[in-house]
Amino acid sequence: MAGRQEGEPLSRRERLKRERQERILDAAAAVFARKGFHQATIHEIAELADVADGTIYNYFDNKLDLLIALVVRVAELEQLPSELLQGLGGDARAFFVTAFQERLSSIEQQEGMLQAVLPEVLVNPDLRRQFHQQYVLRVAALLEQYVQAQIERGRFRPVNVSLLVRILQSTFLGMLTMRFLGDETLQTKWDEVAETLALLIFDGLSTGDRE
Amino acid sequence: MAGRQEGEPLSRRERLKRERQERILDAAAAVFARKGFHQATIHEIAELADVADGTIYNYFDNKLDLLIALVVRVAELEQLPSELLQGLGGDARAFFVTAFQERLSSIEQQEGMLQAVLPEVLVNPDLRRQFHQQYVLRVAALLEQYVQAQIERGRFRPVNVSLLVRILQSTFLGMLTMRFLGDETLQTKWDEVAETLALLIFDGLSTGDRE
Amino acid sequence: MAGRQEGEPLSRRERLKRERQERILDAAAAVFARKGFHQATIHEIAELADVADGTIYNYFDNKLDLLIALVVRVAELEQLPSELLQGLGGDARAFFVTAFQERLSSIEQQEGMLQAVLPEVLVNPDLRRQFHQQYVLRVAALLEQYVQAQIERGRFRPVNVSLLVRILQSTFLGMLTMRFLGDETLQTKWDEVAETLALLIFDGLSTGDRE
Amino acid sequence: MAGRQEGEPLSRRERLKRERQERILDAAAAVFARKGFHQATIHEIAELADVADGTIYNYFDNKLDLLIALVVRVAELEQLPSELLQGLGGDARAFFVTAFQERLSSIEQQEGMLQAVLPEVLVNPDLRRQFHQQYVLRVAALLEQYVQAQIERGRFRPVNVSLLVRILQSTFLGMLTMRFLGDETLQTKWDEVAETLALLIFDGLSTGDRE
DNA sequence: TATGAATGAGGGTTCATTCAT
DNA sequence: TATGAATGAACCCTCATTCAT
Repeated sequence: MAGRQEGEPLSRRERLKRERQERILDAAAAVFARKGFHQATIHEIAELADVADGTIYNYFDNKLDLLIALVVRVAELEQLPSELLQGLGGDARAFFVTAFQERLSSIEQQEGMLQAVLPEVLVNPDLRRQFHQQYVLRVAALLEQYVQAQIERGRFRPVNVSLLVRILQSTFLGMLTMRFLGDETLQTKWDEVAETLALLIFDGLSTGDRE
Repeated sequence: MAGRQEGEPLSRRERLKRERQERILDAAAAVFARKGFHQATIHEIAELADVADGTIYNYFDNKLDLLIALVVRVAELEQLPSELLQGLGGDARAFFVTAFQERLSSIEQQEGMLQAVLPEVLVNPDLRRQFHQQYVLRVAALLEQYVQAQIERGRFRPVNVSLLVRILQSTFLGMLTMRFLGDETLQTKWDEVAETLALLIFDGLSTGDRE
Repeated sequence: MAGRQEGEPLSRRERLKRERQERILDAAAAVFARKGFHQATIHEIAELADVADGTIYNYFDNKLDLLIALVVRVAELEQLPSELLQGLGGDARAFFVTAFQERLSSIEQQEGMLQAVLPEVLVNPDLRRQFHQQYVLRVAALLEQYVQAQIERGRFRPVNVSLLVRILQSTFLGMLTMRFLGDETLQTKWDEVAETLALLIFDGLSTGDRE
Repeated sequence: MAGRQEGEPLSRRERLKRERQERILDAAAAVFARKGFHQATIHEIAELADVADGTIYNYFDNKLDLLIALVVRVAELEQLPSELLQGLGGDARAFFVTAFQERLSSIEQQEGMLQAVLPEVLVNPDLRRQFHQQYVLRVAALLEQYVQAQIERGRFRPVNVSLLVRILQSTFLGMLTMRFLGDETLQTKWDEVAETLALLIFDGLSTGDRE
């Protein structure tokens, strides 16, 4: 009779639904990553999620919707490193290496999903917009703030901030793509990436005058 | 009297075949870029190439073969900038900007093809290998030579050469990908990319001692 | 109260499935017989079975599988005349005529299926093996037993049993084939076949000493 | 200038044409036998005959026409054993064995072609008529004459001649079919077939009174 | 007449989606 | 709400046949 209140713990029924939805998404991520979006079949996803084919359509409108939901879910789970701005005071270079490394390893967990999503993102306009807003722009805003602050503090040279940030993001995205391509060099030396990248970036960006 | 001369060994028939093959590949690139590999239909490609559906199969084994041929064709057309190594003596920074810009505009022409190929490359192991060898490794070898030479001349700091090169390639690939994603910032400021990138890279890589 | 009893373990759903499978097989037999395996289309079979094209693939892997299933089904339905061996004691000749006639009329019902299957059996190695085992060998074993017993009883002359049986089977198969060829003589005098054949066979096989 | 006269040796051109037609038919027989009519492709036949695809259509109307031509050619080549009637006087049984054996070995050479033709004959009405007339009826007429003569001479019991002959032909056809099915027994004991068959037939047909 | 590339109708098969149970 | 069989549109590919050279 009574509706559920805000904050009220979910009913058993509600919880089961959530769980099932998660199971389906997990299965979708796995199958998409393994086969690619188009080679993946709803049936295979359903099997892996241990539900019937039709059940999936109680949770998602269609196959593409599964992919979109994957994008959204990861974006939600992902807590943007708001600590970034708190790192303004300390050693920028050291901070960068740490943050970047954490970023890399975090993305490693999402690698499968990204490999599943990226190809289709490149092809599907809707998905493209979705992805661009959820990832590129959100992170860009943060990074721009940070870089801008560093410039104002005299730590970084004055540069075209938004372009710089976009280049950095591109590098990140590109390295992932390169990994997906199966590049051995990058896979072997993955651990050194952050350091080398820092060398590249900072020793160019920093003004040199460290107080 | 008439007859074919040495050096122009293509009969009329032969020439028509070549042209037709090119037309089909062009059509394929266009349709793949527009719709993505899986949404593209042989029929649509055939229509655009102004041939019958079946004709395509006189030139290519199957749909995937079209994609592979696209990769191969571009790789063949593409002359690697062997001038790169001749640029060793001059101003590295200026040279980089020029070379990179030329690279960017050259790739712009191939953009359609790349947008067509990349998504499927990420998904199909065979194509992946093909692409990685034809592009990544070939260019990498050249770049590594160049960077190594600069290091030995004392122009560049000693770094992990192969990793550095891979990062540079990733940046390049990433920026393309970012463009495919429809990023406006990158599209608007495309002309400044080379300069900004040079700033990033060189002012970090160069040792500073310029004689 | 309701619920399924032992011995009627088929749910309504299950029963419908069976019926549908039968309908599809019947339709396949009909169309194959009318058009031949290769001229027959899945669509036509589906139409006759009053299902959608795709439905057929829920029951059979592919078109050839339909044909194989036809062979198997008839083999299953077919109860081998185990009475054959019980006929050992009586008048062999009379028994033969009866048994053969029953055989002929029974095969008449399967005529469509045989006409559908035989041509492809002659062409497809897998199907060939299937058919040879399901029909030729199974029946041969039985007949050989019978003939052997008759020889031992002194009723039949000593002959190469397996070869004799194979010749008899060949005659049977050949007469069917001849009917398929549209031979009018055979069709007109179909009823006399058993008698004439008995004359041929027995008055040769029987030792002459009738007690 | 001058037209060719009857009986005049064929011109070179004419002869080449004949040869080519033969080559095509040979190729067709081979490919049909190996793959079956439907799996065989014009292209494969053309390759084996060492002509272009299109050339075949200068000699035959279409694919089916090739098959029909095969039937006709064999029928033409085949000289009916007119000696059959000359054998009336001698030992019928010995004659039968000889004639039958020769028949078997002669058919063995045509086995491939028959295996190619038979399946399609069973399916295609036109071909069916063709085949039935060219083979069944022609041979039947001869056999019936022979049997009738033997009956009149008192050598054979009075039977339904046409039915008997049809049964004999069926046996022959059936044994071939059985061979096509890959039956090992029949293949192994192929040499004994004539004898066993004679035993079956004659010792039933002959009246026993041999003067 | 020979060639062999172009043609395009045709069909087997897949699989996202629907819907009766 | 879960099920999973039914649906049928869609599409790749084959190959007999045609026809310009």
